[in-house]
Amino acid sequence: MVTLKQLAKELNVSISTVSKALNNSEEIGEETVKRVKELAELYNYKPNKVALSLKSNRTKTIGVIIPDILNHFLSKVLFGIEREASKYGYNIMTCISNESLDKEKEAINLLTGSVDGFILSLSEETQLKDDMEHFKKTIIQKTPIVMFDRVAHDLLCDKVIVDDFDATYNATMNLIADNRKHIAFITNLDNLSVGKLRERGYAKAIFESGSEPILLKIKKKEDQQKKILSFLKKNKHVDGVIAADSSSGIIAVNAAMQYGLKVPKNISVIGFASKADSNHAIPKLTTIRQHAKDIGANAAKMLINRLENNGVQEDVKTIIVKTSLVQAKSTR
Amino acid sequence: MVTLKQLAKELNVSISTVSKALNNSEEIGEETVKRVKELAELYNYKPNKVALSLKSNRTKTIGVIIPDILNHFLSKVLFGIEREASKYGYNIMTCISNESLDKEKEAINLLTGSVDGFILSLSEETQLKDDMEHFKKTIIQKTPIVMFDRVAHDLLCDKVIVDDFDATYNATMNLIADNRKHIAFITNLDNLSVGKLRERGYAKAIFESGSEPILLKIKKKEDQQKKILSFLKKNKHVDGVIAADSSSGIIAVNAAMQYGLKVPKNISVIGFASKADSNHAIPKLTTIRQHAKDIGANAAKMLINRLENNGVQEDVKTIIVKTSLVQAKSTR
DNA sequence: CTGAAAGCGCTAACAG
DNA sequence: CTGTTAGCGCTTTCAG
Repeated sequence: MVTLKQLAKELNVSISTVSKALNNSEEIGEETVKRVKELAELYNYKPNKVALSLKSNRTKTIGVIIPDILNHFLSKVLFGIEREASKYGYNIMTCISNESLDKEKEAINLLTGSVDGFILSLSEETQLKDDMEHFKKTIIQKTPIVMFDRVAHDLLCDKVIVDDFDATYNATMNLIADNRKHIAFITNLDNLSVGKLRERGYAKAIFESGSEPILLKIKKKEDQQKKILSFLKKNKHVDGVIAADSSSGIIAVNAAMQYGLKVPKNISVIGFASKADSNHAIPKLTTIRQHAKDIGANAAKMLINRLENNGVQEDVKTIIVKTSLVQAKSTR
Repeated sequence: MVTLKQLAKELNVSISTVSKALNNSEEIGEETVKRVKELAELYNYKPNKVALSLKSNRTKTIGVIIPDILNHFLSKVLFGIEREASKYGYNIMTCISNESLDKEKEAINLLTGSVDGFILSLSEETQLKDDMEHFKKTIIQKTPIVMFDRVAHDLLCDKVIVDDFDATYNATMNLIADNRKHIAFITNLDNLSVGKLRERGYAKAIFESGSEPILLKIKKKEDQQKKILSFLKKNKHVDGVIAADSSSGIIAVNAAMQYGLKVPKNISVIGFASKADSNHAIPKLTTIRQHAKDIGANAAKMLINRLENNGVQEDVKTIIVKTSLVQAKSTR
């Protein structure tokens, strides 16, 4: 890598002249600018980013900490973040907490100083233990944080959340309007805040309709397919399903068909899933879309905005990204 | 953030004394070391990483460029990379090329200078146009590259690849040994090198068995589920399926069941898919596992090894990560 | 045992 | 119009 110093030497001018010439400063003579630029071009000069960072005290990098990159929703958010950030010339440094509090803390430590701010979603363990000290510390040190999806509501930072409660409430209402009488709720997200919210949305709709909730809670380690198959076998009266996670809905459709039930005639299913995955169900699954990319893009926008507006300290904001119900063949 | 300067001032010693004390230099008196460390602790001193990078000319950061983060295989590789890298104190900067050559070039430019080396998988367009100039340039500039999965075989760099050919060859042989006579190959990866390899593995086995290949090629934009449903409807004699991508196998199982075929009795299916996704098929899909995490871990190991072994220039290597066939209920 | 000084690559205020 | 200088935060050589 060529440096300003080397260019300066070769051109018999000072380093600052070269620097100014390349930055189109008015101060430098036309002729000199031309000479400098030509040589820089020839040697393919690129300013050293680390030096720039040291000087400007900004890295143009965003730290992203996500609990699980194999989770389709989360990786889609990451996609949204990356795309938005790269528009503004920001890089993304990614760490994966693997749902562990310790790894999350480590990630904060590893990234602090290398990034201008954080975008993150809480790990499961962090939510369970409600330990937010590491975040408070970084906020105090003037490194802004934007949280998404799984957020700490009492922390003073920007947030982007999904209207999980409304999503399942509306979805359940949808089935009720279709005259479903025995609507089950299937989840394997029982210890996440979003999982609880989704259950509550369902529960409220059920309560209002005057019927009884029917719950199937699956632990992460259990055989999801087996659980759902036996659940549907035992609960033949179930004529509607709301699935809280990204797989249960798909499995429920396929399992029902397996038992000779007609979907949606005998049983109607709505789940959280991406477009690609909804294909795995035959008939295709009606899904609640969370607009993960938008969530990511919004988070990135908020953070960058705060970083570039350094002077004016705006109040923290919370953006709610509305879900939408995409009708496919598993409901009517 | 406290700096050495501030600590030095407060302690009435020089900056270099503080630096040495914190780095446990033998040169500094016990008493001084103690005082320095206490104050550093109190102020929660953390060395400025950017300054360290400038000094050492190393960022301890790996640039990762992946074509598509929503692809489960690729995000799993990313997971493997991240986990391995973080063991050695390396950060990951991720860019997504979105299967586009231009975005890939951009990513290289954006990351160059901020990372010590690259781990990447070629974008679809890059493979089609066979344009490798940007990689050659960075290799010449002494920034090492490790390619995985979709690699440029004639580029002088480390590589980690999957034995795609053997994988489908063996899988097909497996079905043939089970006395399947009409084995179809379903793919939506037709313009990727790995897709072609997988097809060739299948073709070789079919050829050796003396039967005829039956191909279903699906374009990315087409309705995969519809295509597979109508394919199976039209080709009632098909009694075995090898699926090259991560969805087709799942859909094939569910589609077959839909038509009242028994899986695996009437039709046996093998696909590339993760454990989680194989659950979406009922019965569960027998899968070819690519050990994506291992691929990522290997790539990271190779790169870090090269980075730390700066002195000794080792020859480039290619690691082949063997796939394995995980039997589930869609074959016997 | 401690400190001064140089240097990593760059920018910018200030002199000339 | 061009150059000198200081400084971003740190390490390290060399002097004291």
